[in-house]
Amino acid sequence: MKQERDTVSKRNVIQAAIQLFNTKGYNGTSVRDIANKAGVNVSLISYYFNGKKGLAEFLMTTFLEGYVNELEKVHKLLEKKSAKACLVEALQAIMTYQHQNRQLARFVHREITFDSVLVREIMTTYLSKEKFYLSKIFEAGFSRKEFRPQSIDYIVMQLRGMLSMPFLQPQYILEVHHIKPNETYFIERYTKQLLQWVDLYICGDLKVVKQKPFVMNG
Amino acid sequence: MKQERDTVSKRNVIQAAIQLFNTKGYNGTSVRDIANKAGVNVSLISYYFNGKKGLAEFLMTTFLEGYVNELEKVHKLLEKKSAKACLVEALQAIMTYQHQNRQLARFVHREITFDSVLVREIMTTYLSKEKFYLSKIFEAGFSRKEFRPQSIDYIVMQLRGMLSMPFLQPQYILEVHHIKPNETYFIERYTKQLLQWVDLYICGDLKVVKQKPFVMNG
Amino acid sequence: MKQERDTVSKRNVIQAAIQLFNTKGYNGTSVRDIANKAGVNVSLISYYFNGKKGLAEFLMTTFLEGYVNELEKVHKLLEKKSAKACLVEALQAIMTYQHQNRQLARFVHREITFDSVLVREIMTTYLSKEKFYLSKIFEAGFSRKEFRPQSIDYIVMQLRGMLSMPFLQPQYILEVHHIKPNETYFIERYTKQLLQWVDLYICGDLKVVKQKPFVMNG
Amino acid sequence: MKQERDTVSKRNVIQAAIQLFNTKGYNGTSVRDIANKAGVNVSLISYYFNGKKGLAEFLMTTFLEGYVNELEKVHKLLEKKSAKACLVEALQAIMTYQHQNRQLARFVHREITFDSVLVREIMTTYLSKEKFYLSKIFEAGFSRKEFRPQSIDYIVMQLRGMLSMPFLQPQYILEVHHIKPNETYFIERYTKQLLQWVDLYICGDLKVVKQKPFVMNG
DNA sequence: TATGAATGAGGATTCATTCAT
DNA sequence: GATGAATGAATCCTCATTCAT
Repeated sequence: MKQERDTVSKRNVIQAAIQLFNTKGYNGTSVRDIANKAGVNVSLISYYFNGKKGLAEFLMTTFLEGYVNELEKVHKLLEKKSAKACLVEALQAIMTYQHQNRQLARFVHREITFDSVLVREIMTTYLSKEKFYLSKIFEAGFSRKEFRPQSIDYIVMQLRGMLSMPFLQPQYILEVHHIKPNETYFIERYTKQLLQWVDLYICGDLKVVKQKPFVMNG
Repeated sequence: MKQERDTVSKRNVIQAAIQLFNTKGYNGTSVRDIANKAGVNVSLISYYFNGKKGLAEFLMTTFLEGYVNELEKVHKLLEKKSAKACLVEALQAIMTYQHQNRQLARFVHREITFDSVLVREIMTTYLSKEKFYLSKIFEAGFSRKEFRPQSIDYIVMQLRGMLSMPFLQPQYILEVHHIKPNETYFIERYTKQLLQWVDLYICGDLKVVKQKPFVMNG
Repeated sequence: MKQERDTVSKRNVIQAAIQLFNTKGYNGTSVRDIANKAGVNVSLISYYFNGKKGLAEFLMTTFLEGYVNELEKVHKLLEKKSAKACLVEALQAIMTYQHQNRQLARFVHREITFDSVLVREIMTTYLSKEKFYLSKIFEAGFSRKEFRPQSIDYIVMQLRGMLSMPFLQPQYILEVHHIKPNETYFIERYTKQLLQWVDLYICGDLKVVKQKPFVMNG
Repeated sequence: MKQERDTVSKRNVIQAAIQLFNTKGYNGTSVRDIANKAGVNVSLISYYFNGKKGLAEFLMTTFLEGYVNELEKVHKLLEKKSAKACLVEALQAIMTYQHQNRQLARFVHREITFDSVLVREIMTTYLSKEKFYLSKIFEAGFSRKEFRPQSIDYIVMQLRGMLSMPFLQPQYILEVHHIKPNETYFIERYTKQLLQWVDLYICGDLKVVKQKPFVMNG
């Protein structure tokens, strides 16, 4: 029952941790930083989350569970909708979810680039599911002749690079391209780009590509 | 002349640092770790590089200078070759360079996702150049009617996501897709994918796309 | 309220620091030395005082606040008593205060001979007050015709040299003069000397010097 | 013969050490600081002076030998001149010598306030001599009825406080009294003050004090 | 003389965690 | 739930010195 209780302090800790992990990373953030930002006693972090590591794990799994949950929901639509419609919906769902959890997203995507047992576990638990659901969509697209045939693995990798980029490198977008990565407009515009990619790259080169390109928000 | 000296110890430190920064990140690596791995006295790190931070900066700038240098070389070809040929060559050069400096690449790409003054400096110094050279190629492609018109900023972002992905997330590739990301084959295959992207997404939708797709190494 | 807490450990740290700073100076004393002498964990020093520097500042300002406070009290008597009586009382108060805080006195007097921003701040904060209160006494002495006219600046300097000497150079007194500088007798005797100086040097050469010389403790 | 050689490097080291020891003290100065300031290789300091400690000892003894030498010269005049004249000359000689070696003076006076074996040695070697020569002058003054009878120990202490003060606390003089302690004028003026002290305090209270006060430089 | 690489000890500080309250 | 004192390990860095050249 313990972890069900949701006090103000606990919420504050979570918020503070998200922000600090986001900008400074797990190793760059101290529990005292978090406690101070949360206006809370240091030892509470151990009390609530079983230490700094526990806190980070909690945040990562929370984020990733929501993430794969989005994919799962889309996956269920495969029976009713076209593969392309599902893929489009998947991309939109992922982008929206990540946008809503921007800070966590950056933290998780970055932390996943380390070599550690925790990361390995996350890989086999969550990212395998991600690959599974995406694969299902692509497989449907191939068998229904909606998608241009190609390697699922490589297309998923490429997609993953594109999907994580805006959340992993917001400062790059801001400093180099002078675009505000947190604004809804940016996400919509970037998503539109992805949908064009679906049109031209995933479905492209097929005679049947006669459906007019999908455009988010009209 | 002083800082040009290149002793065995210094080289060992560099190698050890690259490996450790690669897997554990800057904050996750201690100078003791590095010194031990290099078989060298801890204080030599400060002696050579002005501290851990100096070492990291040295590695990052070394990598990035090589990186933008590759792009600069390709950029010079714009006068002789087609924009598409240049873009293809740029992607190949970047992938090859990163592959040859895999460990540094992961370190730099990851470290760039933090918020810090150093990162900001790197942004304005190196990544702006990256954007500049890529922009020149795209602009040429647009004006020569080789590329499908679109926003340079967004296409560069998308491209950057795809280019950094294999080096930033090798463990993902290995654990989830069961592909060895360090093998030359993988890089060639992934690059091939990128060139298809050039064909279909960058040049696509143009009637004139009659040149058969470029395939690396035959 | 937080910094008002006064635990045993904190008191022990303060005592140990006073003794070590006294004999070995700030730079000559390590936090480990202090912690060991205090029987306390090293990190507590940073915990309580924000590091070694903070500890030193705390000690210095504590001492100096008491110091100027003594002078302020005497300064208030100027309305009721003669300037000479006040000067005498000031010297006695300063000598007594320093005697009671011998170890701190040596530390502070010594540390003040360095060039640093901290020292400059102390100068403008505390020693300016010292000069101010002493000046007021001397000015009163001059206008009331009690003191032989002379430069206040130079007399204050000379006085400062005499007042700090016994605390700054106890080992000199012990080794060269074979007098124990910590004994009350020494301070009384030295103070008596100072009062004679007041008689002969400050008030001297005036026809009106008919009050018989003040003698401490009878 | 080694220490007789006087290369440019060695002189540079000495000058750099004097300046740094003066402002930052022995413990606050690193051999690398000295070497850098001297524009010389670090290891030369060990080579020349047998380490940092040797360098400091060299500087201190050099200064103190000159110091007691000044006193010795005055002491020899006791046979020809009056005690008061000798005392006056002694004070002037000490002040002049210290002024000419201001930076060393501050360093030595400060370093002498520590508890260490080196300091103890210096006490018994040099400061005992100082006391000896001063005592001889005072004894002469007493027996010749020139000086008001009093304790030699205490008067020497008081004198020492006054003599060291301007060199030990130059920053105090500058910051609090806004007088430049390095200017010749200051030393002359301060010395004048000391001579008045001789007049009024040492010789004072004697009917015979009819010689008009000595004034340096006219 | 002079150099600079290299060392090992020690510097202060920060860290995550624990524990009694 | 919440506090803050306390700990011990680990952080990075600086130190004076040595040594082969």
